[in-house]
Amino acid sequence: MLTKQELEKYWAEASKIYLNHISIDCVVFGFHEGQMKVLMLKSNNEEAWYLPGGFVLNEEPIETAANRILKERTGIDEIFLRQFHVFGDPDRSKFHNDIYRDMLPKEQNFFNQRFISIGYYALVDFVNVTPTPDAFSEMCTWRDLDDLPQFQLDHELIFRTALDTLRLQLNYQPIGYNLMPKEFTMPELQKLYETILDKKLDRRNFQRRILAFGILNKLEQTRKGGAHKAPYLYEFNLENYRAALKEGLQGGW
Amino acid sequence: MLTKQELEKYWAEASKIYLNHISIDCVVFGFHEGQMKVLMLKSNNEEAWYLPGGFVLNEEPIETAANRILKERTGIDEIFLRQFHVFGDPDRSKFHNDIYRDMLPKEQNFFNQRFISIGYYALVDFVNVTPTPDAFSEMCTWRDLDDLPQFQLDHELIFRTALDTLRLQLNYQPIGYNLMPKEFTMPELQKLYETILDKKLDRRNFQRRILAFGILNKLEQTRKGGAHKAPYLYEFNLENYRAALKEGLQGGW
DNA sequence: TTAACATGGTGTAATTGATACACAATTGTA
DNA sequence: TACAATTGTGTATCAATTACACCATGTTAA
Repeated sequence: MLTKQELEKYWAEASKIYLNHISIDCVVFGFHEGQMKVLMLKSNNEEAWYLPGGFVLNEEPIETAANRILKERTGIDEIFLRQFHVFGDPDRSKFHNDIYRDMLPKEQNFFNQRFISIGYYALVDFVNVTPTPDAFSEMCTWRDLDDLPQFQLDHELIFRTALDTLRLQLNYQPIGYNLMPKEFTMPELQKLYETILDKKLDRRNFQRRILAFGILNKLEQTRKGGAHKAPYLYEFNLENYRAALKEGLQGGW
Repeated sequence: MLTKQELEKYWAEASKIYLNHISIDCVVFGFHEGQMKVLMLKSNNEEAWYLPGGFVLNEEPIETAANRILKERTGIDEIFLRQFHVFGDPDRSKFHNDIYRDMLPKEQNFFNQRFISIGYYALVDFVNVTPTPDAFSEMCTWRDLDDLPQFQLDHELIFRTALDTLRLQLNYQPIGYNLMPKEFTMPELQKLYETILDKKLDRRNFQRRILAFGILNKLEQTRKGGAHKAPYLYEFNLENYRAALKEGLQGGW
């Protein structure tokens, strides 16, 4: 918990170096042991959780800002990031239950202004992430998608919109390079799709379809150690993957 | 051309009622006589054209702001509007050739700050629009997509991104309700698709596919007066159209 | 008046893609 | 060593897409 003095310093600093009225919120998706996860922070004032976020430096491109913010929370440098929506309701950024709000006069309180928030979603490889709290959180951890806490502000809407966008994206973009380890099995990749879509897929048809995209390389080795038949390992064919990202998967018209 | 005095008043007003650092730019698409068009304004200082845009009032939702801005430029109240991207490079809003820039000291110049611009694209029925210039333009008119003028700032990028998004959208969303008149023929609708995609489509396959979506009602009458066989008229089935907008057209996974 | 022409309405065969299955192979364990 | 669970591969069926052909209708110009 920050003292009043620390707060004063923080806010004085913030309003000098950051653009007013603009914030960034990130929905960071990870995948581990068959579970889709989202990175969240627990407020150190209340029982509410929020998404990693921050502000834009005076002379900083917004993409850079999003990357910087995520680097601070995850330790990862090059992250797959995508803008998905801007949240701009006038009352979205009212902190109703925040102790900090009343600790300083309104004029000095950088946080008490109206923020238009640019939403990014990120796909990251779970094992590379070192969740790191920020100044207002006592905890930063992965939360399972089917066991989400109470959200602060409009962060539930932001999360929901990100997930919907990701699901839509799945229909015309390859996904997974940033969520899977370097080598993975077909069932593992299928599990990712099933988790994102919250829907079972046919094993054989999934394989045929995803192979037809031409974005995978089949490797010689198999994944030993499981209690059953050893599945083949695959890796992404980065060249084709990137091409598919640009041109889309299945053409409409 | 505004005088220095008018400018001072304008800017003094602007910084009081609008949020700093945030702007909105709109790419308004129309369709007339087989041509795709975009609404643009000609700067009254230079030979450059720009897209309809504006700012967000202190307590105004951003969607409302976009609608208000477009109402001022087109006269239309209920417009099909969609957020498509945020443009946030630090140097995107530097007015390099603008006479206004030097007319007032930097501090008072609302326009001389950095703007993060939220891009919206709009689809409107050409005939309902009354193009109306703003304070900085001598002209507001439709421009053909294949005869575009020189753009101000990064408005060419904004336009390009909007068009790319629209083309992608065409693959999983119905479109046309906002671009076509109430009643139209199949060839007219096809022309719209061909224009947006910049690609010829097979007449018969187009018809089968678009009818399969179930978003059209076939009418009894035909369009008389053309130099050839009278084509049937269609209208959109609003109920199915809305449903298709929500759920997408062709399912992926 | 009528043939030429441009355009619109409708249909069909061939190919491709999606779906719903079945069966054999492999691995660790009881 | 048989069993259960899982993976690899194949195929029959149905739906969608593509590439065409043919007839109908209204205008125009001989």
